[in-house]
Amino acid sequence: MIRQQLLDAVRTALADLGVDPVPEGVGLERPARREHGDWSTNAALACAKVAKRNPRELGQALLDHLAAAPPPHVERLELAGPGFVNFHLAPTWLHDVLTDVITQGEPSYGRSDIGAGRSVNIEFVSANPTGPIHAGGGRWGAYGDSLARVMERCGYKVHREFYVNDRGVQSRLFGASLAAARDGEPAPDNGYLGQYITDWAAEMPADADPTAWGIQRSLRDARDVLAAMHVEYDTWSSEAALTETGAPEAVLAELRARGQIYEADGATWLRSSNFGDDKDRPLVKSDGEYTYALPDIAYHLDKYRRGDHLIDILGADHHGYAPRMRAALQAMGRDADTYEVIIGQNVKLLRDGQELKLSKRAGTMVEIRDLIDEVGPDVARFAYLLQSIDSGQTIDIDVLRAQAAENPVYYVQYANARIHSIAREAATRGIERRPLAQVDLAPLVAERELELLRQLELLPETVELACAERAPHKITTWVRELAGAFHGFYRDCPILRSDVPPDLQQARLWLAEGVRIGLAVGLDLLGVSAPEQM
RNA sequence: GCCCUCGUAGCUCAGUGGAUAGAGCGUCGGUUUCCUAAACCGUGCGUCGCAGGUUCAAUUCCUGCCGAGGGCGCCA
Repeated sequence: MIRQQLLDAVRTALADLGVDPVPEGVGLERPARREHGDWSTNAALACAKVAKRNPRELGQALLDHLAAAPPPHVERLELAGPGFVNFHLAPTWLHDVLTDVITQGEPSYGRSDIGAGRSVNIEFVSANPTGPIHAGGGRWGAYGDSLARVMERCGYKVHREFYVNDRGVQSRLFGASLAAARDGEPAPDNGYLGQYITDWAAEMPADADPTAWGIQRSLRDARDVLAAMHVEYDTWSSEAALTETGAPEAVLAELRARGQIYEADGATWLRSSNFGDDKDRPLVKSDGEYTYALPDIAYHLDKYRRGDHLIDILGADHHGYAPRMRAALQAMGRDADTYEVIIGQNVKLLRDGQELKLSKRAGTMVEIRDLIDEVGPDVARFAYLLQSIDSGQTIDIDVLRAQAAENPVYYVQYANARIHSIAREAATRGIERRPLAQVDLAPLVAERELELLRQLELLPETVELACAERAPHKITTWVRELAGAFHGFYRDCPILRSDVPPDLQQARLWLAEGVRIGLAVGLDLLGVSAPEQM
C-alpha cells in the first residue's frame, strides 16, 4: 500500500525528468540499516545509463521532485551512498499497518489472491503401505501440508492427495514377509525385516490375507500418525483400484494411438526421449507385468480431475523419476507446465550423536510415530519446517527433546502465551481495551514498538513469497522474528504496570492484539498450535 | 561420465543484484518491587568453497573447478 504509493511517486518523478520508459529493476527496497530510512529506491542508479546522467546528480533531481509533492507519511528524504534516495517516514505509516492488521484480523490479514481460485493438486508422502512411515517421511508431511495451507491462503483451491502403491512386487513381498513371520519361517529374499513385521504378524487374524491385511494395517497407521501431526488428506488414491478400472490399458492404447510407443526386446517402451527424457522407458516388462511407471502415469492423468496443476513432492532419491513422468504426460497431450515436481532433500536423524539409518526393509528405522510420541507434533512440525526443502536436514532427536531454550517452537508459542497472559491479567485488574476507533495509536513510537509493526507489515508479502517459491519455511523465519520482536517489547514496554499512561496502555493493548493475530496466522500456516498458556 | 540439490560464524541454519551479511545454539558477563526468566541485554565469532565472467553494483546471476548428499533398473 505505502509501497505502491511511494513507487508511484518515484515513477511520476522519473517521467517528469524525462526518463521514459522506466528501466527494469527500478524498485523500492527496505534498507538493511535503520539509519537509511524506512524505504529506499535505487531509481537513480538503475536509470543513470538511459538518462545519460550520473547517479548522484539524477538522484538529487529525483529527490527534488519528490520533495515538491511528498507522498503520505514522508518526513524526510535523503540522497545517500552511490545514489539511493531514502525515505524516512513518520511512525504514522506503521500505525496504519496496525489498524490494517486488526481490522482484517486472523481470517484476512496476510491473505492474497495471487492464486485467483486456480486449482492445484498436491501429492505428498505417498509412502509405500509396507510398514510404518519413517521419520524422514515426516518432512514431506509437514512440508506438503504447510505448502497447501500457504497456497490456500493465497487463493488457490488445493486438493491434498496420498497415492497408495498397493499392488506390485513390494506389496507381495510385504505380504509374504508377514506370512513368514506368522508361520515362524525366515523372511523371503529381499523381504521386510523390521521388528514391526513380527509385531504386526502377531496382530494378524489367522484367516487374513497377509497382503491385503498388511496394506490396511499400514494405511491405518499412516492415517493416524499423519493426523497426529495435523496432516489430513482429501483423497487416498489406490493404485490397485485404479488398475482394476483398466486405466493403465486405456493409457497404453492412447499412447499407441499417438505413436508414442514401440515394442523391443519383448517389452513395451514409451518414447519419452521425444520429450526431453534421457532415454526411452519401459511401461510393460517382457514378462507382461507393468512397470511402476504405467499405473503411475494413469494415476497422474486421473489427478487432473482433481486439479488443473499437479505438484508432486518427492525425495531426492526419486528425482530421476520426474523427467519420465513429465515426458509421459506430454506424450498424452498435457502441457509440461501443468506438472511440477518439488524435490526435497533427505533427512538425517541423530540420536546420541549417532546417525540413524532409515531403511524400512532393513528394519533400522525411526518411525514418525516415535518422534511425535517423544517430542509432540508441534516440535516435530516446526523442526521440519525450519529449513529450506532444498537443504539436507539433520534432526537431532536429543536436541528436539530438550524443552528449554533449544526449541525454537517454544520461543514462538511462548510469545503467544505471554499475550494471552496479559489479557488474563488485564481482566483480573479490570482493565478494558476500548474499541480501536476510540484509541489513538500515536503513542506507539518506541523502537521496540515500531520494530514489531515493521515485522507485522511484512506478513502479506512473506506469505506470497512462500507461496510463489514453494517455501513454507519463510513463514517459520517470519514468525520467529515476530516472536523475537515481541519478547523484546515485552521486556521493555510494560502494558499493565501502574505507571503506564492510559493512552499508551490502550495503544499497547492493541499492539499486542496485532501481534497475536500475526502469530496465529503464521502458526496456523505451519500447522503448529498456539496455546494460550504454557 | 552425465543429471539434481547443497557449500554462509565453532555447530545447526536463515538471507540478499545494492550501501557495514544475520538468528539460534555453544563461550563469557549482566538483567526480575507490579503483564510467565521457556524471556531480555551485552560479549566474541566470517577469504559467504575456489577461480573467472556479466553489471553502475555479485555472497546473490552465468561458466568452470573442488567438496558433500542423491540419482542414472524390464525396482518402487
